[in-house]
Amino acid sequence: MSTVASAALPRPKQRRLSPEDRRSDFIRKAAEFFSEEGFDGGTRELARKLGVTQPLLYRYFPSKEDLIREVYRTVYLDRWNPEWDALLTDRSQPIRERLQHFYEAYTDAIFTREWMRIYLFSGLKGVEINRWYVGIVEDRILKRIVVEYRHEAGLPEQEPEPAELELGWVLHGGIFYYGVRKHIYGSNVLEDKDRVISNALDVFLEGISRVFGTGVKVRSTLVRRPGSGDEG
Amino acid sequence: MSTVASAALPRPKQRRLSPEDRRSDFIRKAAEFFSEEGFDGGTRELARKLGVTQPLLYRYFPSKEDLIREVYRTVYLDRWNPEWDALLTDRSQPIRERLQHFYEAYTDAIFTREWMRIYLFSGLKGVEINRWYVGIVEDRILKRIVVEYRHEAGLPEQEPEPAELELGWVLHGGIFYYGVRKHIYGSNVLEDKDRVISNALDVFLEGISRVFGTGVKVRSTLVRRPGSGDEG
DNA sequence: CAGCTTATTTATCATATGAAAAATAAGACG
DNA sequence: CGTCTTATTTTTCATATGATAAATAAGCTG
Repeated sequence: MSTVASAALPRPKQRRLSPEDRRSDFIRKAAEFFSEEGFDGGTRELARKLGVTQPLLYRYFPSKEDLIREVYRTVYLDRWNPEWDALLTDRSQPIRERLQHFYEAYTDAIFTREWMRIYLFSGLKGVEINRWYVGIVEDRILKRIVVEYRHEAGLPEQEPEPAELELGWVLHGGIFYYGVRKHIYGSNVLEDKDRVISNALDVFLEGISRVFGTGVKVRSTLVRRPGSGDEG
Repeated sequence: MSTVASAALPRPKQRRLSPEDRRSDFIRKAAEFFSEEGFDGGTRELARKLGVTQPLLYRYFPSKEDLIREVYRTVYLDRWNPEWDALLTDRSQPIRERLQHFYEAYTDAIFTREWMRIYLFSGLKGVEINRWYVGIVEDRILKRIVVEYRHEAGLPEQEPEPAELELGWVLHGGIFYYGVRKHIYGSNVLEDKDRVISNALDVFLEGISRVFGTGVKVRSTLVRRPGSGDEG
């Protein structure tokens, strides 16, 4: 058999990795893979991307479902920066600035194609961790926004009412949807994310102060005009 | 062979339907099916739900992908009520009321579990019809909101700027996300959808009038307060 | 180098999948 | 009722899938 002179794939040459490295590599690349293919993506194709054979996956994870669970963990957990808790409740600075800084940082953390796709895929599957995360968002972000806003506006302290939380969700969802359009739909969004956040916050805080009937100045420090394009 | 006395499945007894009826029935139920299972749902399970055998599907659709395309059509198309075009641009009534009526009707049309799930599934697949639909939303809804708002606010007529459209998207996405939370995440949302819309519009229109630096009265007729719960 | 552990691969299984071919029977028409 | 059309089912195929068992070889220890 005349072996063709050209590169005949010089044999995969298996290389042993430490189980820890292999495992974490699997999870990280599986997150990439499933984020593109969805969780119905095949283990063989995944293994090809990993540069190993498919059965090796089953030495590290009892089942595909277990691997997926690990992917959830890396995507959902450890994404929250503990400093954000202090930031959102730091009454030494106005809520306008707190929210601007928070949403800039938060969207830096989650506005990736990988994160958003896995978030939506898992949301459609209805997995528990997704519902848990939605609860976290409400508790750690939206309730605080309402409480802190009420405080700054001089309104009486009280548990956020459902209608107030819904308004928080409209803001949050509106910002989130910007990420969906950019990273999932591939729309031609306005590239300046921080400006989109700024405008959204301006409208939200100005609007809510009107709707709630207080004249609190929420734009005391950061004054921007959408479309003027002269703030940077 | 001692046939068991109990109900031995009295034989499916095939029933012929007119091709038109069969076909439309397939598409309608396939939409239900795929909205739950995702487009990776199997044709056999689908056929079971349809009460027919799996190969029959292939008499009506050359391939599974063709069937899915038909599902897209029923979900994406014919969902837009032509009256909405006139409604949104009807300058005989204030924009506040126009938007309230429009979003009540629009969300009545799309806030179903089936629609939202298929919309998200197809968005994740990146199919063309989804991108097309996003363009429709921008052209038929958001651009009009900006134009009509500018008109009512006495601002100069001009093509909506990207930053203005982004603000429209934040409103739209915020309302949309309410539907996602209710119909996909199964969250305990505030059930009064029209009130959520009303509050979102109040905040948006009040806020934008402030941010744009005009004092136009956008709540001249409908005045509601979130959380007061006394407007019904 | 010899010997051992185990990471990795090869081979294989049972089942599920989209799809096609052939067989059957429902129902319309004379 | 007899005949014909065709909607529907039965069989079957080729391939893909998640998962397991056995074989191989990388690389550490002596």
